[in-house]
Amino acid sequence: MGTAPVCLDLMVGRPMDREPSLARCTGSRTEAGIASSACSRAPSMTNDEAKILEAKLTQVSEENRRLTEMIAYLYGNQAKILEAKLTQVSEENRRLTEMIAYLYGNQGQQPASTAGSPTPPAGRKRSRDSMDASHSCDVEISNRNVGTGEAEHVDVDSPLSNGTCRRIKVKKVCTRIDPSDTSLVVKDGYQWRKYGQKVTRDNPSPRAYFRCAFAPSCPVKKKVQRSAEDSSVVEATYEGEHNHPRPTRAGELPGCTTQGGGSVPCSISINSSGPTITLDLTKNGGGVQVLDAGEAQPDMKKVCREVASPEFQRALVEQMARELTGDQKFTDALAAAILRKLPDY
DNA sequence: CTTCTTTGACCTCTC
DNA sequence: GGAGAGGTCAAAGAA
Ligand SMILES: [Zn+2]
Repeated sequence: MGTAPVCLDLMVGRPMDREPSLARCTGSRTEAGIASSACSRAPSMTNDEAKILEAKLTQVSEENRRLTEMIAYLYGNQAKILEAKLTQVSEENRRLTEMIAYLYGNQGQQPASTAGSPTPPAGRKRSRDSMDASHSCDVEISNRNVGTGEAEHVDVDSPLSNGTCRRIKVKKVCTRIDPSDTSLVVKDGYQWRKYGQKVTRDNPSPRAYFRCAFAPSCPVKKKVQRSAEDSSVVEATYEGEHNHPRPTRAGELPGCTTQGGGSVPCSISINSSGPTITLDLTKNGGGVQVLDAGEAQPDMKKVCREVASPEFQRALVEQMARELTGDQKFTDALAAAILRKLPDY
């Protein structure tokens, strides 16, 4: 989607334009009226009037300089806050990217904790082919808050306790849904066919069993069950990996198909060289992108959609405005400056 | 008619 | 080997 970048042009006052020397006749907007009137009326005014005006001008210039310093200071603070946040996000991004690279880079080469396990002992084993179709031991747990778009991922390597790693990728996703919704449908972009439902011992709500219906040969299954503690949360457990591309649907963001919630799907660029702060939320995060690899993509798509949405961008602008207007010193000085600039004050 | 869901029966596993 | 639980099958019904 080609949403225009969010550009917060905070041109409350450009320090470079606020040199007191400029406030004579070519001054910037705030003192232009006074300066120009002083210049144009100079020939016909008395010495006293000229002195009064000059004193006033000096006073205004001094206030202007102080205000400029204050604004510059505030800009500095805002830039620092944003830079700190950016650093934090980048660090998180890097960490998750490494995790994903590790997880997906080790599919043919298991992590040290699971590698080198001897040939599985010939213990009891299910005869059905449902257990041997996939290719890793990875267990991934994801908690997703659909209502807020928050997404938390915990990736865990989990070899089976008896050492019989059957290379099944298991992923658990917790999704918050409407408690009144009894359908147990978790929208993850894939097509599922329900093949069973069962009431389990430790949970009063039934567990539904789904198979991937997009490709007949796809081995992926998922189990969906409401959380025993919170009926508004459904836990979906995915087993196996899809052997086909994700079905694309209208409204999805191709640029945001980041696997495993690894990277923040937007870049934040701060142009601190001037007073214009630009937050570019349309670029991709530059993190690892693994297409056709799993079900965590809806998380990031959701985040992408929210970031790109007018609501999010408006909220961002409002937050920036709040940050500025929330500073008492800033608003006081601004109000005082405005009052002084008004005629007859 | 086709496709999907429901649901009871059956199978497998673990204790 | 039996019981209990989880997982799957497949017939029947619904859409
Ligand atoms: Zn599939």
